[in-house]
Amino acid sequence: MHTRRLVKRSILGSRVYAPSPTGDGAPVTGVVQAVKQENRDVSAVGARRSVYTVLMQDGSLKEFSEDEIAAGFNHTAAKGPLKSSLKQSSSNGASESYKVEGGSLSPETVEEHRMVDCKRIGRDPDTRSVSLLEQKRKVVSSSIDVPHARRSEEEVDMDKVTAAMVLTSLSTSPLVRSPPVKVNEGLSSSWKDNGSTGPFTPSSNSSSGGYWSWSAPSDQSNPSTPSPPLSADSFKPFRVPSLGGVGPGPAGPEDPSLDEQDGSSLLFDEPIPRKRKNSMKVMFKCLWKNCGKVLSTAAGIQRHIRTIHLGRNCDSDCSDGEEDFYYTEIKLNTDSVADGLSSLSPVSPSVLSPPPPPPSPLPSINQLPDSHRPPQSSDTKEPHAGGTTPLSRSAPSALYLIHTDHAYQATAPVSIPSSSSNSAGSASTSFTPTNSSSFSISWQSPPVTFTGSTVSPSKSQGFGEQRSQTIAVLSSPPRATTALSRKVRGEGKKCRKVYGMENRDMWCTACRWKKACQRFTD
DNA sequence: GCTGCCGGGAA
DNA sequence: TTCCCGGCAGC
Repeated sequence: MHTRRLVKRSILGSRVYAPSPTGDGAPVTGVVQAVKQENRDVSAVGARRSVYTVLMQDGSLKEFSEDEIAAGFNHTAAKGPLKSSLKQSSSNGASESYKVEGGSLSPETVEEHRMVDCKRIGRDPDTRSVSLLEQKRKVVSSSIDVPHARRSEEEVDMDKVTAAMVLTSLSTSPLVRSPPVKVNEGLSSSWKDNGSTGPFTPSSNSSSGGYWSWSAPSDQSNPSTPSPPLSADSFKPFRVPSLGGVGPGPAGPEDPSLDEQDGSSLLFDEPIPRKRKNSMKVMFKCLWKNCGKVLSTAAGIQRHIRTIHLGRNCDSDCSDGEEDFYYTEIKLNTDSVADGLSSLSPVSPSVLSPPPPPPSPLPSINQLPDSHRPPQSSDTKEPHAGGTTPLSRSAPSALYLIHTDHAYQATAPVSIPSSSSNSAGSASTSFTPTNSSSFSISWQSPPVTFTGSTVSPSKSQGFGEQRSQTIAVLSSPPRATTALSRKVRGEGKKCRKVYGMENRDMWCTACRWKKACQRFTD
């Protein structure tokens, strides 16, 4: 039974040669998609005929009889009609016949051979039956290993064809086409619900307002984070390139946290707990080549596309819906920015840069100033010529200098003169590193996350630039600084725990003084 | 609520 | 500088 199932499975998907449809005599290759029985008379071994539905290289389906097609798994030696191939193998012994089954034999044919073998064994009671059985077992197991027969280049090509067809069909699937909005909704809601598990998370002081930090690499979410494999894989190709172009990439080999988050926030269906719902602002970005205009309303962007790109002057009533194809919806996190800015301190302003773009998962694009811009109805004013979007202006790329996990770990301190009253927009413009040697970063914040819901056709410029804006310029209020510098609570045993209150005299001095334990340091 | 630890005050 | 404690914040 096992063997039979294997055989049946192996014939489907096998590559075969078939007569050229054009009649020029040159055989073409195809993959067996289905097998039909023309004659079901099992008793007549030679009388049974199978019709093979073969998927040709050009994607068409054709039916061939057994005689017309030949095994293709070995185009050098096994080429020839199925039948001859069969004969050849049977002449080499029972075991041989099974070896080729995966490549070219029809299930029925193989079954026939097995029956023949059984008969032989049955008639021949002598010890050979044992060895035959043994042999057979080996053969069967070897037949399981089909891969070697599928590794040829042509085989790969066929696989590609098949894969392409599958993808084509999938592309029309509602699942794949789920509205971007939903993605973002899930994202934002999860952010709202869980603000501490994400790659970039509000640190302990988030409640005090404006204190954000990038979690350390170890804390960051990693690839193991449950996420829809499909969406992740399918979208990676689109996003990775853009990252490479922009990413300052100073960071370590990997910064899964940011990437993960970004990626998910960008395109994945995965609900990513990072953002507060109310912090998300929906913007619409024109995807027209070299445009990239961002507007706050769908109507606005549609009108923009209709008038600017489609050259239509009539109003919405003359819209044919075509505009929909030329813009995408993006979500901006405005809330966190506001928090961060509100807490700006003139004393210790600092610049935070998001973790560098990691290789794989796409980082989200954080954008600061734009989020604060009033929903501009600036249909009339083009942000930037040459496809630069407002997003790209949000922060100077030069700020993309520092990558630290915590403020106190900042490697490249930069002093930033900024006033606490700065609005987001002004902050980005006024922020200029003036003294690179005399300042420390008090806190980091990825306040704004840009989440593009779709891949822009003009992504060559779009994502790259947008990504570079993953910069937050924020200063930390005294309180936030304090919190950052606060020593992480030790997890190990402390003098108090070890000796107890009754033996307080045995405590280390620090413990006695309610300072950080010096004896049992973590 | 317990505990670790920071900031700050008193000696 | 040493010692102590109020109070914050993580668990």
